Amino acid sequence: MTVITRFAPSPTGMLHLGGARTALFCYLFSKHMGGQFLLRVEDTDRERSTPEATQAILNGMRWLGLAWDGDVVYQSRNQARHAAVVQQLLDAGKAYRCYASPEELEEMRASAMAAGLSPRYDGRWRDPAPNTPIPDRPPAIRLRAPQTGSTVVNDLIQGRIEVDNSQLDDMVLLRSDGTPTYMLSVVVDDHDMNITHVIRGADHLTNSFRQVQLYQAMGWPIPEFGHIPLIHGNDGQKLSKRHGAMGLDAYRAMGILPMAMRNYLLRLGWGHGDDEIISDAQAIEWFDLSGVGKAPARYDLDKLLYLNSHYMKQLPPDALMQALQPFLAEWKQERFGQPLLPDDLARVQALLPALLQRAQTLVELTEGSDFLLNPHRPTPDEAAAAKLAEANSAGVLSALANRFDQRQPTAAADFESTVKELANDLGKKMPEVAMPLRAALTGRLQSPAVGETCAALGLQRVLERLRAA
RNA sequence: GUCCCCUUCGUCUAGAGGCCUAGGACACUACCCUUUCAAGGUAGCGACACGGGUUCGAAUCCCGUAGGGGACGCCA
Repeated sequence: MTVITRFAPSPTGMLHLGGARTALFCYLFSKHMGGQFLLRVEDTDRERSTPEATQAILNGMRWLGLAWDGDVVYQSRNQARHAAVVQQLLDAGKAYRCYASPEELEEMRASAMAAGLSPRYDGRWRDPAPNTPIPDRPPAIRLRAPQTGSTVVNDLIQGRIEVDNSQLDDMVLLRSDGTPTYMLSVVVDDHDMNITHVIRGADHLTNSFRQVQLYQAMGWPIPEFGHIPLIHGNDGQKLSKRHGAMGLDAYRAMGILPMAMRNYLLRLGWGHGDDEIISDAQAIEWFDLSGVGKAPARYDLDKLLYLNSHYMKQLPPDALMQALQPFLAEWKQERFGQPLLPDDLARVQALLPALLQRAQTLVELTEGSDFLLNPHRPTPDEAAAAKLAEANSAGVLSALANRFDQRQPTAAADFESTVKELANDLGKKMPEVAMPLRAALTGRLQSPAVGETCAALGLQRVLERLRAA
């Protein structure tokens, strides 16, 4: 039998790390098994679902590189089918109409709590006494769930879990307004889509017992379940806006590469021996649910950044430049009000290997390229300004300008040897000459080696900046 | 409150009774390299939550305790 998995987000917000990892695991598992990976948007909550969120999820999936098979399924379009299933259940006596009011339900929960039980519906409309007056309001439809015995889920990750049926109440299938609930919709859609493996966050674990009861009521085969532990924030608390629950788009904006994100997410909760850097092909070859741990994992930005810098260095220069270009263009436009030119790209690419050692994200790479994009001499930061203000700086810089003018260096090595030669002639140590030079060219005290820096800038700009300093 | 789950270095993990004086990676520290900052190299710091069993032998099995998490909606 072909394995079919699905990722089923509800479009009520951005696609965040937890969802992205679930999607990745579903994807890898199906590919590993030679199966299919489907995408279903659970948009049955018309209050909270938005087209923007749907779009954000789709974009996030594409950016992460998780291609789904077939068309996206929109759950809201299956409502008639969901209602029809409930009718079947009603006809078979496996579901019933419940007229309890919200206030009554609230009371039931409160009294159950007070009695030391878990809050739940008491089943009063399951078998109403004869002649019970029917309230003048439309009923919700509930599943007539077994009240004795137990329900078992053999979870591929969590293991065998058994819950006493007395803990589970009769869940609502159809609301009083006739719309299907999530519990009903997932089961019907998963069945109709022939999902063989339901892989989702562990927050759904307890839901699966009720869902199993529904499968049983319909006489449908029960899929395999795999509940992935949740991701926690830095502080061990549930992932929230504060730490990491940023949408995937935020990571893209900070210059994270999709492959780095994939590798990071893969290693969060899953391991394969001592392997850390894992290619997509290896991920598909190695991934299995038995390698997924049971404990929740914490989100750690440092490791993501490390992986990102690794993949930036690994990327062929052309591909890196292509990924970097939009960031450079935005930087130049916003800072200097000018469009990015082919010349800019050439300068950045020339210095790319050196720049790469000093950046963990595309944004940092762009920051490091600032002096190459700046049409003028960069305004020195505090430390650079102090260096330039030192007594011997002005003299060194004009001597440097004269010497460069005289030697006409072009290659990094030529610039470097010229600087060394001058330092020697002046009886100064290398840093005494190199640091003012760096400050004049880049406005900072940190930059790639001065030879490379000069060469990337070109003699003309170097002279301009030295004379303007 | 009730039910369910989890617990190896700060973090992600390896470990499926002897291979473990517990391995790798990130982070951190030191040194090397060096014109700055990095990168790189080398070394170091650092964990089996606790208490009982079972066993010749336990990080690995069992039972408690503590701590953490999740679920208990006519949300998904």
